[in-house]
Amino acid sequence: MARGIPLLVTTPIFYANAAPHVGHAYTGIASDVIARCWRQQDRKTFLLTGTDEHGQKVADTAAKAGVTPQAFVDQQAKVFEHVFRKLDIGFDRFIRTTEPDHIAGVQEFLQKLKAATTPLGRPAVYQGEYSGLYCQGCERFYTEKELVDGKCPLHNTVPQQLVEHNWFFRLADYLPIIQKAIAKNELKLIPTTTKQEVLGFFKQGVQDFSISRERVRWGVPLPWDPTQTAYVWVDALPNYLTGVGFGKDAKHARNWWRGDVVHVMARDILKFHAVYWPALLLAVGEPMPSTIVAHGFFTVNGQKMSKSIGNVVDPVDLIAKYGVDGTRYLLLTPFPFGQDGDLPVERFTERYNADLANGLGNLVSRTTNMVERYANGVVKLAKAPKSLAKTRKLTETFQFSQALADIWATVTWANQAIDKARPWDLAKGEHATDAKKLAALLAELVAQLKEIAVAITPYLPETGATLTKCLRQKKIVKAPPLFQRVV
RNA sequence: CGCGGGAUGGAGCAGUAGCAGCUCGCCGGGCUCAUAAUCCGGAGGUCGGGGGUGCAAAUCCCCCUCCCGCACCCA
Repeated sequence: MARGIPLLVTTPIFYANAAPHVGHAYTGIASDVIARCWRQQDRKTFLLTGTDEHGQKVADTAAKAGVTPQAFVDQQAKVFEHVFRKLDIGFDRFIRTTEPDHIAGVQEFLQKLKAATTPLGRPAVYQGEYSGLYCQGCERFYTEKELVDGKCPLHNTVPQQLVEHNWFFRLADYLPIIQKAIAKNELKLIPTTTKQEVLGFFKQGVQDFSISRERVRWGVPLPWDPTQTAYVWVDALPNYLTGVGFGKDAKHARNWWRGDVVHVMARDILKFHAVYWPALLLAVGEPMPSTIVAHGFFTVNGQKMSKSIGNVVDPVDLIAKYGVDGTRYLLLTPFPFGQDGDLPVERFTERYNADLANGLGNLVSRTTNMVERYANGVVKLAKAPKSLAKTRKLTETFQFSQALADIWATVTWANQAIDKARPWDLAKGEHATDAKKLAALLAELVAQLKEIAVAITPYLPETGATLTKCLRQKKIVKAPPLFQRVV
């Protein structure tokens, strides 16, 4: 990722059907850390997030709630946006797929797709048939697996075999190109397990997919066939383009889409992003994204997170208890980004107190207090003994837990340095050199804290800002607790 | 032969060849600048089992056992 070119970072757009949970927060925070890390280096960076609001499921849920789909998604979008703001996710745009400019952009995208010819000289879009089990009551198709005793789980009726005429995308003709791009890392898949998984998709074979639905009304109409609406993914994926202006402000769109494009997501939607999306882009003549980053899923206290178990973690609850930065820290710390792992919620308080309150927080307290008391708030400029340049590299390469571990190693180092040097003795000034030693120590500690402040800013933006401000005072005074202990 | 992820001191995790590490907890000691915070020391692991390759394996190869996700939800 070259510094000079603009960077577009995206989260998936979240399906408006349900409430945001800690998984959404995780993806959002990770994306935000990347964006903030580059912004800190003055790179032009755009962070895009939003909600995916079309589809049968949304329509169903709205109907159940007795409201129109639009009213329902308006409410849901507000909730998602609010939670993301609370998490300090510094997005540049929150896109909604029901916005007029997105819909127009998708239609333009679809037109281009319809007009496209594959590398093998065939039309990229063709008419085909989809046949499946359709429940009249639900107005949707079911797969065999979803049925209970061969009946619709909601209506307890036997669905009928129905044939639907759809438009299909000739994915097959693009697969070799994409596979090659991935193999050669022109389209980077991170971490490496992600690459293996995607190459596995190609081995197993991927089928052409239908880009339209005949019976779903809550969606974007196909421009050339208004009896059909766009398949939700074909509506959702182009948000990455429309979000930066495709279909409305071509110049703006080009500016961001021709730079580095990093899509962040969880593994479950990897196939859509690493196979379908690049193919669609190739078809309409747009460049593929440069990087796809997939993270794992987590269990909560060792158990799968699910509604039926009732252990779904609400990020808002975490924020209430640990603050925004505490939450960001606790979510990114437990296991390496990219892998599956466990969220030890039971031990969050312990971790919060140990690392944030007693660790960094107390270090800041004792340091600033000594600077105030022993040096009248003034220290010379010094070089931080422990460089955190490596930490930034770790952040840029999505190794968040390691980067944080690195930063906290310097916190430990500083605490040790203080105990070793015994500044409280030096302050008594029994030897002529004591004052010098003391001044040097305090200067180093302040320099180190400044370095830490910079390094944590992408992760803990609020704390980073507070700390920086506190250390830049003309006369440093004892800082109020950075993190309140949690009982 | 479905796909994938795991098995490392009491708990949770790093570590893909070179004397087995981190956090928390536990035991003992020190300090007093600090958010009853901090620092030092200690106990505790034959790295799931078996076999193989290597001067050297938690780390590579083969076999086996066990756990978890691929169901609602959904990052």
